Amino acid sequence: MQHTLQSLKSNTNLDEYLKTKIKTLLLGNSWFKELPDYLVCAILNIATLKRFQDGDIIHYYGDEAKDIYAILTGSVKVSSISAEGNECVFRYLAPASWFGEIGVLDRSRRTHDAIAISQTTLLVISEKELQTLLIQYPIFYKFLASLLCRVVRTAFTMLNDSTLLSVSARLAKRLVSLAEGYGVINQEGILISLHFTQDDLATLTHSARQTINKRLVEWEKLGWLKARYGKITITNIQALKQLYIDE
Amino acid sequence: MQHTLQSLKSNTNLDEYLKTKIKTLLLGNSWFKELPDYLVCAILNIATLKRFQDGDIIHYYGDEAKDIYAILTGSVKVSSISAEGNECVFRYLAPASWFGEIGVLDRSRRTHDAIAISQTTLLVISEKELQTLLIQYPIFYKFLASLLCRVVRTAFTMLNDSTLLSVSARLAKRLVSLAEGYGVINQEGILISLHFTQDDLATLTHSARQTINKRLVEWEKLGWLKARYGKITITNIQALKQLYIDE
DNA sequence: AAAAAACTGTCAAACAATTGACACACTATT
DNA sequence: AATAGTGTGTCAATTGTTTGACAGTTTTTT
Repeated sequence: MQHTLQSLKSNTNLDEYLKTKIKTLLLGNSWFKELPDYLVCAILNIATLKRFQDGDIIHYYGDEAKDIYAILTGSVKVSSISAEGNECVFRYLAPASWFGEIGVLDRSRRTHDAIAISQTTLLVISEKELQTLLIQYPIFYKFLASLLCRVVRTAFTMLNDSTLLSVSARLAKRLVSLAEGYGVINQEGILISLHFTQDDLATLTHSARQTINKRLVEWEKLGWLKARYGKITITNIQALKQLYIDE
Repeated sequence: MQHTLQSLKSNTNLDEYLKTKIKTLLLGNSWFKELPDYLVCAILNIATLKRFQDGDIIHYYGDEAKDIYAILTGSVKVSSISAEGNECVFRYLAPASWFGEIGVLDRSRRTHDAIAISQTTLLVISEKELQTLLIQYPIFYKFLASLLCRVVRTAFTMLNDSTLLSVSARLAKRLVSLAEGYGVINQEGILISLHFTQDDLATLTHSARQTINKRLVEWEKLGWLKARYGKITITNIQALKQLYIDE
């Protein structure tokens, strides 16, 4: 499979200024924050950067896993598509998130497609460099295991949600989670700084566009949010939370 | 929460004969098989046994994680129950399977209830002993990471199934998987050696008993299986597979 | 500024699955 | 061997959601 990507500084080591900037950014991630400083340095020494445009494929489901990634700027959609073309979104990733570790750790294939959904810069650790680092510091496996635990817990939560929650509850939960990941507070409320049409939300909750429309119109009348042509502003996040906490 | 359990040889080291027997059994697991011999020995040296009766709770969702387990005989249901009492089954585990590693690795809480669903003997590694072993052999983290990868991949598959497959397809897939885990071949076909009523299958596929009944009657007429009062015999596994491979 | 494309709001029809009900069949208990 | 308890087969009514359609609105492209 072919990847359309535009490399910014691929395969060149980062200068000290950039390293410091990136380190500060990544320390916003609660997993990364737990790493001892010598591992943080070791990681930054072997890392390179890659830039992607909106819609660029980072990797496809089934590709051989060659790198692990951290998002520096932008956002990434992690999803899979069935034989009939139905999409199932696992998660949207915001800056400071890591992904791609599964295929690298079990030296196997990608579990999902990963697509940049805005202009995105990734920190890249190649499998080869990672393996060298792991030989030098086997304790890093411990941290990777804890990263995997987070992914498993996310997957379990979603599995429960998909079988135990209604479309309304799932939609509410996803919106709240997007608000938490990409929310920008303004005078009206919390604006989700990514473009989401009703179709996108339908895919995200695995339902039909018309069903989503019904809920959004309903919730807009109640004054809980405003959703129009891709721009979503949440004005009563507490009301939305109530929809899935009760259920 | 209280655990009803009857210990067989809790907290006593295993004798050499038992170790050899257990080792042979566990080598049937493709993850365990990859472990170097010194780790296998180290594990068996710190392991103890616990026995559970049908219906005994091994741990509840939210319990503090104190041990990891391998199933020696019997079977275990891993599931969670929502506030309204709806059950969501993650998986049924057969002999030689390991479980309980997540809560121990991230030193946190159990992600699911685990219930013995027949007379079951577990190999138990306490968190304390495991941590000691991990300090001595940090490379064991590597193997635990690969165990976690398997769990994640299972969770991803189920997540896709639950959103992309119909009830029929999900039922067929679960039946095939049970046949693979617990199937005993006899003159009629593959008998699933666990008790599964229509109610159980409904919970397993997250649907209603009546819906399951419709499918089972339908498939029995086609000569694909026979399900009566908890005993399920699959007579045409290929036909069942076709139901979810196509979809 | 005009045209094309994409998105929204709202129908009605179709559908898959749930729910509640009940008679009947089988199993476990005594 | 009788009885209670559990599981099965099959209704009909209802629900939640999907599908297809289409007019109107907004955004993007030229």
